[in-house]
Amino acid sequence: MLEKSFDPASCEARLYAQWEAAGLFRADPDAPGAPFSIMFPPPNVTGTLHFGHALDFVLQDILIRWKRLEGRNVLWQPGTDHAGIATQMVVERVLDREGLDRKAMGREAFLDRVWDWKAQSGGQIITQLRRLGASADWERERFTMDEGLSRAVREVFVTLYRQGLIYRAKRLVNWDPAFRSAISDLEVENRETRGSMWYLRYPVEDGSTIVVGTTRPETMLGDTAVAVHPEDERYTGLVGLSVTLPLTGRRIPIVADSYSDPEKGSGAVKITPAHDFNDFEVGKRHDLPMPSILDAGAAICLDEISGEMRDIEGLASKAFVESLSGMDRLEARKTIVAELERLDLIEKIEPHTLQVPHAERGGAIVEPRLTEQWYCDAATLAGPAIEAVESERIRFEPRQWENTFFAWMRDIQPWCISRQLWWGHRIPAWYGPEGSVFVAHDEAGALEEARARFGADVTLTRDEDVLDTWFSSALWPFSTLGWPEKTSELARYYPTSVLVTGFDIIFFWVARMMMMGLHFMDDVPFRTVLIHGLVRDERGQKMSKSKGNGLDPLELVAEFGADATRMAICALTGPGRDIKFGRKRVEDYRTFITKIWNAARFCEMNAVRPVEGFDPACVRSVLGRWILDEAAGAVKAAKDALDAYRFDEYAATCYRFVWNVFCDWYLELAKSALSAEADSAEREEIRAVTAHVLGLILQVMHPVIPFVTEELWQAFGYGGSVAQSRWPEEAPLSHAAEASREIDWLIRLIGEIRAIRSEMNIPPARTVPVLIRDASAETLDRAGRWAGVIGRMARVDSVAALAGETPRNAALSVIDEATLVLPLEGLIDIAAEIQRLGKEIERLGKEIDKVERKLGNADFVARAKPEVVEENRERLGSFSHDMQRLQAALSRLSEA
RNA sequence: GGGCGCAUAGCUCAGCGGUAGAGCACUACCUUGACAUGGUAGGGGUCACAGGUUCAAUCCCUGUUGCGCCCA
Repeated sequence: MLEKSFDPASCEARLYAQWEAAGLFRADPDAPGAPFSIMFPPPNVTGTLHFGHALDFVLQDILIRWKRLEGRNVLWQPGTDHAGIATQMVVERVLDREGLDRKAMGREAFLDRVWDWKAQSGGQIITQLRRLGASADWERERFTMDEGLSRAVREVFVTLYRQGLIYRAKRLVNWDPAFRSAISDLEVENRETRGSMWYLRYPVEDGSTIVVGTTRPETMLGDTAVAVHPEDERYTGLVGLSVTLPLTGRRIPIVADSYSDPEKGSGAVKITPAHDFNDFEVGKRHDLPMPSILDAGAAICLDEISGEMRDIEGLASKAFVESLSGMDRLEARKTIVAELERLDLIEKIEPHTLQVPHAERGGAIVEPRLTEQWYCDAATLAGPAIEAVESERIRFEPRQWENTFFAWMRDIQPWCISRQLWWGHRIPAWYGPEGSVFVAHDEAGALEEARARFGADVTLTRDEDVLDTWFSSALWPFSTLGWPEKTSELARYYPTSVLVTGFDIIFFWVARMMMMGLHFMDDVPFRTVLIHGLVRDERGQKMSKSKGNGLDPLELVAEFGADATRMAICALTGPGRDIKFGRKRVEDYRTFITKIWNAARFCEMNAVRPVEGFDPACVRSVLGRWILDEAAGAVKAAKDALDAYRFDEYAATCYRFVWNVFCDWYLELAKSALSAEADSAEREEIRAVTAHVLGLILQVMHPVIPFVTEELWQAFGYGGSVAQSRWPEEAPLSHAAEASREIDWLIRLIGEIRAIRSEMNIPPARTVPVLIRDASAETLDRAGRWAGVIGRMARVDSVAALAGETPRNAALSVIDEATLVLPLEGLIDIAAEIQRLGKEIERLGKEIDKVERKLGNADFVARAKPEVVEENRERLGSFSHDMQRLQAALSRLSEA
């Protein structure tokens, strides 16, 4: 016997262990079936499960479980990402609490500690995903720092280097002064900040002054020019002259460059090539020097300008500038502004809002910094990726995102791939004498190359830096499958089928996987990119730790069950749209799980058991044919929804079928047939049909609610595990249309009677007789056949044809050709019934009016599609018919 | 400034060139032998606004407003 209610906690762990033990999640490249593969978007090894993960992985699991049912050869490849900065940060914090310092302990010891940390606390998310029911092939779990994946990284680096697609260059990078590392421009978040615009007076050699506007006055130490627009007449005479830079006393030129916007500020801008991306470009165009004035920690550093400093009375002071050395940039700003004010070199200060770049991780203000870094020629690699999307070898779903992808890819910048960190893939580059660089798979290879170059052994030192984490994740779709080895996994599962991820990751990861996949595998890494929205809280706010509005998916699982949580996620996931999520939603879907459970209990109580060799085509009963037909429609609709990645429609289809068709009508209608008094042959057939349809429900819903479906599947003895069953292929049923018409009529009949009862306030306990007037022989047949059901469901004590006069004091309603008459002597209020019919007539009148006007329009009849015209004629006919009946009924009542 | 998305019932969202839907919430009634985490019936919408195309617009086009996101 099934328990009175479903208890997720008692079965989730058990069923999950059962699946794993049976190896149901295991991928076998040698097994038959067309491949279907999905790669985990590898979560940070530091991460714990948040709702964004829950959404992402539940969607993947739905697809994966569904494709398994469809008999595909499925691989769901799990794993985690080493997350360079994040992990190093976490471990450094741990060390800090122990009073230890990374630098003091050295690289080796530090990395040992990171690995220790990873072994103990890393990858929690992998355990947590199991509690959601995720059915990945855990035995294949990979980590981006694994030996195999590291080898792939080295292989790719060396190859790209030799192809000239990886190179070293001294450029301006986004520099995180807190981590003292370069970061990607994608990891920079511009925050609107209220600041000031300082207008500084720089003295020109002709005795005049030029006013420059700046939001970062401290960078003036590194100015190497003043730029004005070439067509700005105010300044034409000054171009080519020099100004003397206050404080340092250096002479710098006034140059003409269209970067300077005459409309903005004074129209003249100071140029600091080493500390601003735009200024850097101007500097290159005019061949300006590019001194840095900030060190790795963003403190003032005078090394590169000290040689040119001068003392000029009232304008420049070496001593003052030297006093700035080592000062933090913001402190230096204050000090410099005070000094400039003292020297009366500030024209004015205006409040100004500006975009200040912050590091996404850590939040430090990013300082552009001139350094030598490794770059990847992204523009070259992007070409084939763009082409792949243009030619639809890769499709974004929803398509909309292709535009975002193209916009970014067509203007892609060189990708700075080196990071000044310890945790990550160390760059396989060694430096020898005279600045020579040797890139090789290992030190031996580098030594060999060096020997070839120098004709003797030389001492090499390895590059200190590591690669951007995204460099290794870009290889994920093939590195996890064993590349560069030619494995059977690679042959079988690459390209993967679908990539499921959020739009925020398109540039970081999706685009880069495309570039690397196409370059090294000569094929796309995935065929479809399924983009989903963000999870927000009930009020539409982004969930975040700092706001404390995050929902813990595991708490919801513990409270409502994994199935309810998954069903809620599935039902709320519209195409590419953000979803607003609250615990109430999960609670709501738990009632749905309960509903299924109770329906199954009812089946169990009525001796519903799967019947070996059951053939839907042999079912004779109208009710059986009807529900089989409905079920086949639902199965088809569910599949279509999943095919289209419409998780919301899939959930809605299942929900409607289970609740509104199977429970509300089928089981209710079947109660008579299942009762002890029923004909035993019919009873057996309905039992078998019910078992069959319940089985379909369990299969079709298994992808989204795996636990309760498995529990019931096994309890009913359908055989094996539902996870291992085959997605139902329901053949079309003969005579289904006839059965549909009959049950549809029955449902409408019961509905009409119930509506009358309710509106007439007839107590539920009171049964009433129903008379049918003007009924066809078929209708009377049906009425006879379903008398018991009508009696029970509409609280009717008799159903009969009306012979003779329509009784007075009756309520009336129209169904098709017939009029229902409920003689309610003493029960109804005539006035109320007259009002009720009046309302109905009024409603119908409006409809008729609308349709008549339409059909009266010659243009409509001439131009609308014939079937639309015909449809409207039918509607008019049916409305008019109902109208006549109702009016007749009304006049009879009014006479009374 | 450029680009994109959204605006439909109190809330969350589907939908679609021809008849406006669901879930939740709400109202009334009901402990009928699966389920009160339930059942039955019901109320509730100038589909943001203004033009245009069309026989017909919530749907297509243009503009406006409001909200959100991305890029510079």
